[in-house]
Amino acid sequence: MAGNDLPRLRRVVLERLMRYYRWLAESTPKKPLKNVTSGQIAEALDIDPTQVRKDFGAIGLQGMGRVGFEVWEVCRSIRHMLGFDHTYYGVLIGAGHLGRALMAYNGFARYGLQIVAAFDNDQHKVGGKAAGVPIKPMRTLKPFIRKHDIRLAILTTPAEVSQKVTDRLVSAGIRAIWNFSPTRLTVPPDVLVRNEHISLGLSQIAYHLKQ
Amino acid sequence: MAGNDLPRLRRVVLERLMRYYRWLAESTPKKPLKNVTSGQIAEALDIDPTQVRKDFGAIGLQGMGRVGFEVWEVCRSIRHMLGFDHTYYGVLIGAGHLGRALMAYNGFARYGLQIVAAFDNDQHKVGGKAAGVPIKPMRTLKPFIRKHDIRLAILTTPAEVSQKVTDRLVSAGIRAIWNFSPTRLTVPPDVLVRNEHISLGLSQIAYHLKQ
DNA sequence: TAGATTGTTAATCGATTAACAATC
DNA sequence: TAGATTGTTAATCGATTAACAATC
Repeated sequence: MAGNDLPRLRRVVLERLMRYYRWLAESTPKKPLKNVTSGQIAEALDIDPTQVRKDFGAIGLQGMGRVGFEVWEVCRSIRHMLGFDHTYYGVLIGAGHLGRALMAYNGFARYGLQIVAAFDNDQHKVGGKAAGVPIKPMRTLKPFIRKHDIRLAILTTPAEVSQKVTDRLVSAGIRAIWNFSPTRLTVPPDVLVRNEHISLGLSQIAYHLKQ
Repeated sequence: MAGNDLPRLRRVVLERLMRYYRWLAESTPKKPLKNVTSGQIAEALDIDPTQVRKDFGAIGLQGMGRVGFEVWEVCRSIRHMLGFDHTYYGVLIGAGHLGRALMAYNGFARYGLQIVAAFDNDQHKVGGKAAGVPIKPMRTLKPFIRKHDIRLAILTTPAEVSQKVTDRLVSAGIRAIWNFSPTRLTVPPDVLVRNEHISLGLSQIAYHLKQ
């Protein structure tokens, strides 16, 4: 496959690509543009136009002078680079309020993610469903991951148990962990951890309100 | 008040302060340290020790050679700088799954935040409670904010209505918006918006899993 | 004292922005 | 062609890390 010698994309770039994609592919119509310029995107998303062109260049996109970029081509390219055109399966650990909110959100499928099971230790939850996803007992976690080739685990467990659960996930062969519990996790270098530490936001909010 | 001439703290610094605070004040005992060195903190949180000293310096903390910093003093200072020792009141807009998860979390009070009401347009929800918090109709939003001197709004509305709701919040005099909806909000410069765009994380995860 | 740790200045690194020739 | 837009190199900015004298 040609063009696959592009350098590895950094986190900030990936996030901007996601923002471009959402704006181009998902924002409300009234402007079904065929072409778009870096300036238009920059204006809408409050990003420097040079940055937009650099990011597009980083995924091999070429624009045309005076015309800009083809919307369809940009979307296709981002979708491909970010892997939205694959389907990958995930499990969720900890079917509490946040876990249920994430399962109910139901907006991840369009980016390729399917949550196929949730795991919890609470006997009252086990056997039930949340947003159509079955809740299973923790002891069945490892065989389930192995059997169904699960790549991603979404972690919404209490902080105290997160590392222990993580160790089990890693030994079962998980490839990425989306961590919503407020703890730093230790994993082997080939496992990706994406931290979503919501309460860090409170530092900024409280500080601002204090002023 | 002396010492208030410290430069404004940046977002990354605030987040690190939050992490120091959680580790020092909230991590499980077994090591009730009286003093702590920048090296110990650095090791635990995977941060450069120089960075820790710089951050402490930025909030006016002084350590002692050979001894480090007094834990109690560090905690008190962070709590004060970040404003955790004030109580401030917040409302939540959009009592969906995520909104309910945030209200149920109940861990914000220790940082000074009290969620006193939720607002929603759904007649089935209005009048009820979620995690002990009353759910009120949207039309009562503005007077409520004014009457109770609400500073913060937590926004978990669908993306399409977020800007409209934001405009109402701003005109009611809100000071900060904690935005969980995947949209960029436009606000006057004195209103803080903290974005918590969870699905940006998917870009990193999908990209990693594709490799 | 000897040695570990702080506080601070300098060096490095990476990301963002500016400038501008090449292009359509 | 004239003019807007790209693609790329250089400049700037800010944050992180290294180095090291001062301190307890």
